Formats: sequence, C-alpha cells, structure tokens
Amino acid sequence: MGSRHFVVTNQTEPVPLDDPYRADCPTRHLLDRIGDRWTMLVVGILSEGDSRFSHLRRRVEGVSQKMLTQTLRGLERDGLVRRTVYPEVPVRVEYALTDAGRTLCEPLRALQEWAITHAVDVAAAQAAYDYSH
Amino acid sequence: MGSRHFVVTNQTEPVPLDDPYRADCPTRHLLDRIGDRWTMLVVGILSEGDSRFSHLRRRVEGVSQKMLTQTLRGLERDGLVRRTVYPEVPVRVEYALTDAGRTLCEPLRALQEWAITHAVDVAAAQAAYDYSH
DNA sequence: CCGCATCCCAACCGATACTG
DNA sequence: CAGTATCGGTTGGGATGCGG
Repeated sequence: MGSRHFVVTNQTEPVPLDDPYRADCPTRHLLDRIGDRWTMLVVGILSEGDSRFSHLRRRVEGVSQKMLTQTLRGLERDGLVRRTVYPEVPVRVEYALTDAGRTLCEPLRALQEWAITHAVDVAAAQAAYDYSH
Repeated sequence: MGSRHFVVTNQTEPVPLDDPYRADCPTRHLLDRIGDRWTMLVVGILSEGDSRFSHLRRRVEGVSQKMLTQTLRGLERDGLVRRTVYPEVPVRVEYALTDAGRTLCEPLRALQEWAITHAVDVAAAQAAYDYSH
C-alpha cells in the first residue's frame, strides 16, 4: 500500500479513497458481513472442526434454522466455508472452513479474547451508567 | 481460565458453561454489541484521535445522525468512549476512546487488515458463486 | 452545533408448515 | 436430516422537525 490518493470536496476535510469508512470501499462490505449477528459465532464453531448442520444449530444457542442456513449460505458464497453433501439416507451435510475461512480465525479469536477479558469491566460500566441516568 | 465446567443433557454433546456461544454468556453480549453496523467503524475513527460529532458524521459515510448518536451512547455506556461537552456557544462536544476503549483498537485493526487483504478473494468467490446459481 | 422526538417504511428474523 | 416457503411481528434506521 504505497502512496494514497485523496478526494477534497467543499467544506469537508480530505478523506483517503481506500478508506474503509467510505461506503463504496470493499472493506466496508466485509465488515458489514462479519458484523451480522451469527457469522462470527458460526466461524468460531467451525474453527473447532468440521460440523454438521444440526451440530451447529445446537452449539450456536438461539439461532433459528432459517438464520443458520442463511448465514452458512453467505459464508459459502464468500468462499469461507465449504459445504459437502453425502448422499446417504438420511442425507448428511458437513460444513468446513476453507483455507480462506481459516485465515479469519485469528482475528476472530483476538476479538473473542478481548470480549472475555473485558466482559466484567463493561458490565460494571453499564451498571454505573444506568444508575446515573 | 482454569478448569472448565460442563453441562451434559440428553442427546447433545457436552458444552462448556463459559462458552461464548451460549446465549447467557457475557461474551455473547459483547459480540452482539460489537457486531452492529456502526460500532466498529466509529471506534476505528476514534482510534485516529479525538473527534467531534460532526467530524464523525462525515467520516463514517452513510451513518445517520440518529444512529451515530445511538452508537456513541452505547459506547459511552460500555465505558469505551468518553464524551466531553465544552459549554461554548455554540456547544462543542468531543468524543474520545477511554483506556478500555483503546484496548479494542488492536483486535479491531486485525479484522480490518483481514478485510483489506481478502476483499478481492471474497469478491471473486461471490462472483463465481452467483454465476453458478 | 449537538442531539432528542416522532413518524414511518423496509429489512430482519422467528414460527410454522411442507419437501427430498 | 437438512433444508425451502411463507407469513407476520419486531426492529433498524432514515427523514423531518424542534430545542438548548
């Protein structure tokens, strides 16, 4: 990432063109995708190993069957998850992270660890805030 | 994080009690909070330095004033952002990350970097997927 | 300049019923 | 078992107008 180009419009400060905060930047799309309610959780489970649909459904507490399907489809479309159907009776379907999907695990784990170590502080801050408002 | 406790119910595999995938785990709440449409973007901007409301509004392209206010209130409640009002005329309000908030920057940057380096691959995967469906 | 209140529509998402 | 289809409530979030 060498030199950066800028747009300068009236009244606003210059903003880098490859800025992830610009709506048209691909980065923004990805952050939107990752930022939905279930994607990170599903990837987290899959990082523990391949998994069948019903196993995921049990592990990700509260996800509906519809949302789980939708989330898995999205991840498959993004090339982060591979879906394998074994034509047995009854059908068995296995979900697994692709190589690309596995690269998401580390940043994801970083976030989860942050959440774990700061859960108490945040809860306390919320309580304090709610008390004085 | 020492030994972990497990629940074992009929038909389902054991699940750790402090598992972030359980709905009642505090970690889950945080992931939900972080996973909304604007929080990560706002934190990202604030990591560059303190910022006024209108500056944030311009930088986070597409955010409405309502959502920006809501997001900032949430972050303030979580103890991640500090809001300072300067009683001038007209009023000036500065937002800044707290110490706790700054600890979020690193995992956040990791995610952003992932998004930047994988934007092309994901776009290609999507195109391929859409083509064959 | 900052932000609250209201109205309102669209998207999300859960529940349910049905298929291979 | 692993889905698809449909319906309907809930929520997200934009637009607008007002107040300090």
